[in-house]
Amino acid sequence: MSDPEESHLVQERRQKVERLRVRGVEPYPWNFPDRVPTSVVVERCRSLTPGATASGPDARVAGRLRTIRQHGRSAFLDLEDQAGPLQLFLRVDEIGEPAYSEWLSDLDPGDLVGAEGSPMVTRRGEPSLLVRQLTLLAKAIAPPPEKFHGLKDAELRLRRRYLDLLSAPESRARFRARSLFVREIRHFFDEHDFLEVETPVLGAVASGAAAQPFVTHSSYLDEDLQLRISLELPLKRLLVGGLERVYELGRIFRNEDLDVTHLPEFSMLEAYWAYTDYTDMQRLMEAMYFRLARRIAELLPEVPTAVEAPTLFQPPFAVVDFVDALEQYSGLHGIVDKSRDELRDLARATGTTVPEASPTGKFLEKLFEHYVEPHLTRPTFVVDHPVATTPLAKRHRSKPGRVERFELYCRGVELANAYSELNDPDDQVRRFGEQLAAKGTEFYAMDRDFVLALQYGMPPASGVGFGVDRAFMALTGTPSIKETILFPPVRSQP
RNA sequence: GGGCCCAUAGCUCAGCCCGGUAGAGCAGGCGGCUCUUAACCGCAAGAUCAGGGGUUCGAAUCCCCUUGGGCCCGCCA
Repeated sequence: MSDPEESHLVQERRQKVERLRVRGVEPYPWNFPDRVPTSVVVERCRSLTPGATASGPDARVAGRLRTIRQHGRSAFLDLEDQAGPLQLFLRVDEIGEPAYSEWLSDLDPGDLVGAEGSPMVTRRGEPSLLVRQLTLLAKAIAPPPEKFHGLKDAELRLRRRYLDLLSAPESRARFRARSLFVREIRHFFDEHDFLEVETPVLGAVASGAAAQPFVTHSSYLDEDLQLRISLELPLKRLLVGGLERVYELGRIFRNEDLDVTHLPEFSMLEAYWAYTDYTDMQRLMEAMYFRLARRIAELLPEVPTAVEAPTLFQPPFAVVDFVDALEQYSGLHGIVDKSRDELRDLARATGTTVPEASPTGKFLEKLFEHYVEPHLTRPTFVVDHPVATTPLAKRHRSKPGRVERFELYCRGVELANAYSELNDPDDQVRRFGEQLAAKGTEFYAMDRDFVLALQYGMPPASGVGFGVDRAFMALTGTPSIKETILFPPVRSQP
């Protein structure tokens, strides 16, 4: 897209700025005190009959001009602030000449203005402000997107998110909901006595998951550092340290391709809860998602998927055994006893192209994705995965070859991943070792300091993690993760 | 990594198949209009048709390359 600097529209608006300055009007003043949201004026209009003007004190509002409809000696201006739109009504009778002509000649859609006047309702019934004083608060040099169709260009919507926000109310509503959704998650964990903590983004080795890290370099240490790919291992160290309920909600980084459900940086929540196991965590997740679903339904009453969420997430959620579900939907038998090569061949038979060097658990996950995941439309806990899938989970107390783990699925999206956390330091070393032995590109890096921490004793605990962006997508029906992120990554322009 | 699609005025879109003077609406300019709300009426203006190369008498249109974006597949515990 061409630079707006070159446009004749910009030149004309610059000339208006000069005219304003010549007239002694500051085009970029410092503040606009005592303003109220447009909703306050709309509320005061509620008791007025069409054609009536309020008798009380004047109101002051401020916001962006969306449209200007001139009718000779009167004009309607649509002003919008965060609370919503409000029509301004200008009349020569009210403000006189030359003020009326001067204001209208140098105002454009997109300008930020303040207005003072009386709440009124037009004869057509539109809540309005009968303006006595108009103040330019910031002249817009660049013209705004088209007033009716808005900004459709997908690239510009991402590169200039501010234009998307200022022209698309549904986009503003979604991002507002996202922000309050995150706040609700924090409230939930705070109220359950979890302590929010911050752990390092930069470290010597990124572990706790199998993913490609971003690598950077520290001048001070003169060594390469990796950006975190998980929150898990630092948080478990805090369990060792005696913090019994901790959570972190933060950005993590994975140096991989992006698509509608993946971005190189995204928001993850992980929580660890001492002296509980993964069944306690199931109850916590049921409560959390039910609460989040109700909140989302309040926040986005215009979005059908959001409105349906509380019904869908009504506890209790379904529970299925990972192996039972896989064998049932695939028709395969004896999954747990099959060799790595047999599982690899079965996985490849489904059409997936997992690399030869993948750990055994990878093949099981591929089989599960292919045969079972499409069937999980209602919230469902998939429990007790084979050991090979999960190097950080505790072995199952009664099912040999399994770990105590659940994944929560809904609408085909993974909404939580939780374990009874492995706290046996020797078993942890073995499990890291099994990952490394597979020598694939995907593995959990050995974190020796973490193993040392376990040697001092970590209480039995359950832990959970979920992608905040994906949880928001699933509850609201947002189709692309980019629409949940204000500034998603874009290539730099040539 | 593979495949398909898209890029025309500040914005929203026609025009492209089938090559022949680049169009509309909104926004902006000028004029009119004191209850409109995608206001309305009249006049005039606004384009590196993403960029580069090729074919052709002639390219927005056909071909190739590049850039950016979108969708699908693969990969991403």
